[in-house]
Amino acid sequence: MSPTREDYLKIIYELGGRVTRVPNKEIAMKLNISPPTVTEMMHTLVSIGWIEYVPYRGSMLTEVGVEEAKKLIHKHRLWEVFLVEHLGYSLEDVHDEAEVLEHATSDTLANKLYHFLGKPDYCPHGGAISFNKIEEQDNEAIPLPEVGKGVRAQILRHVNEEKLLVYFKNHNLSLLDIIIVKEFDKSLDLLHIYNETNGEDVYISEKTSHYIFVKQVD
Amino acid sequence: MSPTREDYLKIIYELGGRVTRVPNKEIAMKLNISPPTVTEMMHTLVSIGWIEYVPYRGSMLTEVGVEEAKKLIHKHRLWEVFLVEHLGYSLEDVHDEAEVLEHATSDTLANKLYHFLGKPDYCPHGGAISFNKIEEQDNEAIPLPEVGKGVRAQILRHVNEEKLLVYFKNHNLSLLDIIIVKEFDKSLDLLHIYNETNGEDVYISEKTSHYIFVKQVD
DNA sequence: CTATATATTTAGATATAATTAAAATAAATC
DNA sequence: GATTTATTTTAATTATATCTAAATATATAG
Repeated sequence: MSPTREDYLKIIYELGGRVTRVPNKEIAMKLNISPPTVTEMMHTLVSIGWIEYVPYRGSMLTEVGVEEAKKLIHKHRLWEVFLVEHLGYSLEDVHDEAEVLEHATSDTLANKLYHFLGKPDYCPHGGAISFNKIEEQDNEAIPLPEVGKGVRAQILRHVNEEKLLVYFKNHNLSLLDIIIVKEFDKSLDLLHIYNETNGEDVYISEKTSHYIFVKQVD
Repeated sequence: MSPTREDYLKIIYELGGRVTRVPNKEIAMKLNISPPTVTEMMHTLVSIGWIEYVPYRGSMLTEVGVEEAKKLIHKHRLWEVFLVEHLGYSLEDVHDEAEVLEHATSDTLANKLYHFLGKPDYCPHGGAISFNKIEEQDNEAIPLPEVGKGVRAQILRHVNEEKLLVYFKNHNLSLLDIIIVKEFDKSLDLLHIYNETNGEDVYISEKTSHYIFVKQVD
């Protein structure tokens, strides 16, 4: 399977395709390509059997699609562990390398690597590695904007992309921080968040905050 | 650069493109593709600057081409070491995995991997790993058929391909064995070889023996 | 509940990569 | 010099991934 197709698959998974129908527009935006290209590719993914697609509505992953996506995520995160723990890579650099390696990794290799690394539970960005844990984490994690006002929540993970890493760092938001959503100014697209862990108030783009995943805590 | 192009580059290197002009036919045969495809690709490789090509004569690597080829070989062998020593792969299985991984390996990654592995000298098939040693080994190694009759020679390495591995194993020819070429029956395409190391007489295809590299010993 | 805005799809192309078969041509050999 | 062998040219084919512009469907706002 081509890396390109696998990239579409992963993005649909990350945008919630396991439980929601993902509109083409979101995919087009995330990949910076034109909408027709997405439509075209959706037909391809249907023919592979990875997604179930309803025109004008969007796509949802099939069981096979979910499995494939999880495999890719598993491989990606395994490489991140290897790169950081054994090769001394910094957190910022691992993503791009893993992005390429994951597509060149056979299932056998992934399995041997998993054991070599000592069956790690999490990647350096907090993402679960075992298939069960990936499922579990994705079940309890919800996108930040879906947390109600005033509810305490813990940052579990975020979509793994260089720009986002920098953005979150600049706003002093880190993995496992406890935060409370205070208010949302729709016209400014700003989400007011109180970071209980470091005592700071931060304002982040609501749009961007879709890529932070949290779980409610009490 | 695409994996396909890189594969052509490596094959030209393996067929001696560093010092000889490699005819298209040999490339076509090794890759099991039609001659026009090779001609076409040679033009592409010229435009990349990897080879210098004379129509009807064949291609020779440029300085850049040699460097690129050595990088790929370096990466390939590094992965083989990693797969065998750390992941417990068997000798027979590493080649195919390494073949895919090498194309997904950045120079940075190769460098870090090299140090992680403790700057190994040789891959599990006897191929040199450091750039200097690759050069050196390729200078002293000659294809078996070029050794004169009755001359003692040592098997240094062979072109790394599943079928060949099995073929050589079946003939009890192993890395570092000392052999003497006795005779060559052209009509049968058989090379009569005495394996001094295990005391056996073997007959192998002359054509195939081009892929065993040896150095003269006295 | 229509008009407008937005999202999606179709249609028609383009680019590039990798490949082929058949015919033409060059080089090597006998 | 004639024949065999190797190589190239020509003319296509297949597959992947992408686009723009126009048409169409869906959602939203009076």
